[in-house]
Order: sequence, then C-alpha cells, then structure tokens
Amino acid sequence: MRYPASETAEKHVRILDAAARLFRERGSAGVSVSEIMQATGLTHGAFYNHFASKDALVVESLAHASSKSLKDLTRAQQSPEEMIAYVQKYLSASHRDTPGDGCVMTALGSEIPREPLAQSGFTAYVRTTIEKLADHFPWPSKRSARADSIRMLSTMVGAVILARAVNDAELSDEILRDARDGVK
Amino acid sequence: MRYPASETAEKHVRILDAAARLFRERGSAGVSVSEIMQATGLTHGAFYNHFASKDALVVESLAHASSKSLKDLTRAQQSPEEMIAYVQKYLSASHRDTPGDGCVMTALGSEIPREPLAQSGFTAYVRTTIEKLADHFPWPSKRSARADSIRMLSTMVGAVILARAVNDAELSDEILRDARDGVK
DNA sequence: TGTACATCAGTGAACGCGCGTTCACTGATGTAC
DNA sequence: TGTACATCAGTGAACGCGCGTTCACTGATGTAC
Repeated sequence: MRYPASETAEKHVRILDAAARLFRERGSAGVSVSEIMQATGLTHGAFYNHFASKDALVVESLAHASSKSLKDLTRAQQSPEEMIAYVQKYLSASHRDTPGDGCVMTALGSEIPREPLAQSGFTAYVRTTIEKLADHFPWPSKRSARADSIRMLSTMVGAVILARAVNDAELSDEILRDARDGVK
Repeated sequence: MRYPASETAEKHVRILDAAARLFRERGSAGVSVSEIMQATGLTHGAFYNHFASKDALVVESLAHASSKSLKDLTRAQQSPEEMIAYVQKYLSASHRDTPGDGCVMTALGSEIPREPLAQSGFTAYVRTTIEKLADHFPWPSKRSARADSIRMLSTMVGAVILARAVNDAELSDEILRDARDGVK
C-alpha cells in the first residue's frame, strides 16, 4: 500500500542509522540486508525502494557515520581543552566498548582496503580529521602540527583497534591508558 | 588413493601458508575454503583431512603468520640499529603494499573482535610484540619503556591501516613518512 | 467538498548463487606374513 | 624378497543454508476533476 510521503525520508535515515551501527559492530559482510531492515521495523523487500544495492548502502551509511563523528570534532574546536578532551574520550573504555557508535576508522579500518567504493568517503574523513586536529589541537609548534596530528591520529586508531582486539582486559586498559598518557 | 606420508605434513603447511596470505589480503570472510585449497593445488574435499573446520584454519593460520612475524622481530633484537630498522620497515610502502606477507595486526586488526576464537592467539602476539619492543628498542628511559612500546606499536598499527585504507597516494605516503619520522 | 483513480512504499514468496561441509569412491602406499 | 591386503589422503558430486536481489501483489495516500 502507499505510505505518507513524510515518513519515507525518515525511514531512509532510520535505515542509514541502523546500517551504520551494525556495520561498525560486525563489518559489512557480517550484516545482512534483512537484519538491517528488521532493525528499522521493515521487511527486506522494501530495501530496494531506498537503495540501489547493499554496496550503495555501505558507502552511504559509512559517509553518514563519518559525518556524525566530524560534527563532534567540529564542536570540540571551540577550545584547546575540548580538543584534548575529545582525544581522551576517543581513547576511553567507553569508545572501545561501543564500536557501533564510534569512529569508522577503528571499527572498519582494516576492511576499508577491500571495499573500493567506500575508500573515497573514508579518505575524505581521514583527511578532514587530520586537518581539524592539526588546526585546533594545542601543539607545541605550529610548524610540525600536521605531522603531529597524523602521528596522534595513527596512535589513536591503532590503540583503539588493539584494545578491542585483545581479549585480556588488563592489557586492553593498559593500551588505552598509555595512549592517553602520550597525549597529555 | 593413498599418498606418501612425507607429503601430508608438507601439504598441511602449504594450506596454512596459502590461508595466512589470503586471509591477510582479503579477510577471513573474503576467502573460501575452495580458493585456499586451489591455491595449494588440491581440491576442496581434501581440506577436512587437514582441519576440522574453516574456523579452525583461521585460528591456526593466523597463529602461523604471527609466529613468522615474531621471528623477524626476534632476529632484530641483536642490536638497537636493527630494532629501529625493523620499525622503519614496518612503516614502509612495501609493507603497506603487501598485506598478504605483513603483520596480522594491520591486515586484520579491526576484524579480530568478531573472531572470538582467534583472539587468544592474537592477544599473545600483541603482548609478545610489546615486550620485545620494550626490551630491545633504544628507549631514552627504561622506566617508561613499556608505555613507550605500547604507544609506538599503536602508532605503527594505526599508520599502516590508515595508509592502506586511504585511496590518495600522497596522503598515504605522508602518513607513513610522518609515522617514521616520529620514531627517529 | 466529494468522488474516482493513479501512485508507489511495503510485503513476502521466490530466484540463482556461492558457501561450508559431507560422503561414496579411488588407488598408490605402507604393512603383515 | 615377494605377495596380499588394509589404509587413508585426495576427488568431485551433492547437501542444506543464507545471502542479495526480484517481483507480483496490496491498499492507503495523493491528485485530478
């Protein structure tokens, strides 16, 4: 049957939200179209009224998630203290424990090379993050800010990925703690 | 038909080698049992004479790959210069461009949390790598060597993952270069 | 404002496909005598 | 040393399953008059 036009756009966003969360939690190959549609309260057949293919959803949902993360970073630009807080939160147990709400780089970093269609969006996300960190984090020298930003982002991404992968809680906490201590 | 007993063990290792390479290149979900067996010159049916399941192969082949990587690191323990060279090589374009021969952390880091059976082996690999870097890399202070080692490993892993994921060659090179410069 | 009809998002059965896994069969190897 | 037979790794057809995708159908919504 036909549905109110006002609801269609809202459902589109709900699919994106559910997909962005599930893909970050389980990888794009680890979630089926049916599961995503079930999470939005619809059936799988309706999916193709919203997206051309699962691949297209992967691309769009990761861009969606990245854009949300960038909004948080943009909000933190207000002050050096908030930039430091942003990085500390990135390296927190709560970020480690909620990949579905977290950064796409840490949730899917090692899978992106195998998703060629998602690489351009991902690259833009990495580039913008590097620039914002370089421009607004309180670096000792402005001359080396960009290189410092790249190194810090690499440490953040690597630390969260390792902290999630390791099945020893103490080692995981230690990795995050040491990474945070390197920022202070 | 029956085959020479001497060849059986050798075939087992060939399966492990092919699996370790393909899994690092394409992820464990991205490679089929048939492909792996084809890569060793056998048919898929023979697989179950060597391994109980695909999951078991994932576990064993990643342990196999990790143990090979650790041998390289152990070889570098001979001198501080070789430890620095090891890290520089880790952060090289050649490591970035050959994930099938490279470090399991960078090839599969963000997928390990979804492979519970592989986590124990992975954790042991991370722990040993941290310890070897802490013990043999020329750190300025022995007191902070372990925390420095964890930070450096995080940077190495994050930088190679980002350098592989990004589809802009300049940015990719820049990430590796800046990460290397942080080590010198 | 009321009526008749076209629209189109959602449903759920059905599709082809590739996957992990099983199994009856093969036949050279290894062993018992 | 020679012979008879049991062993067992490899083959390839077959299995059930879940996947992405398609499609005929439904019926409330939006529109034309």
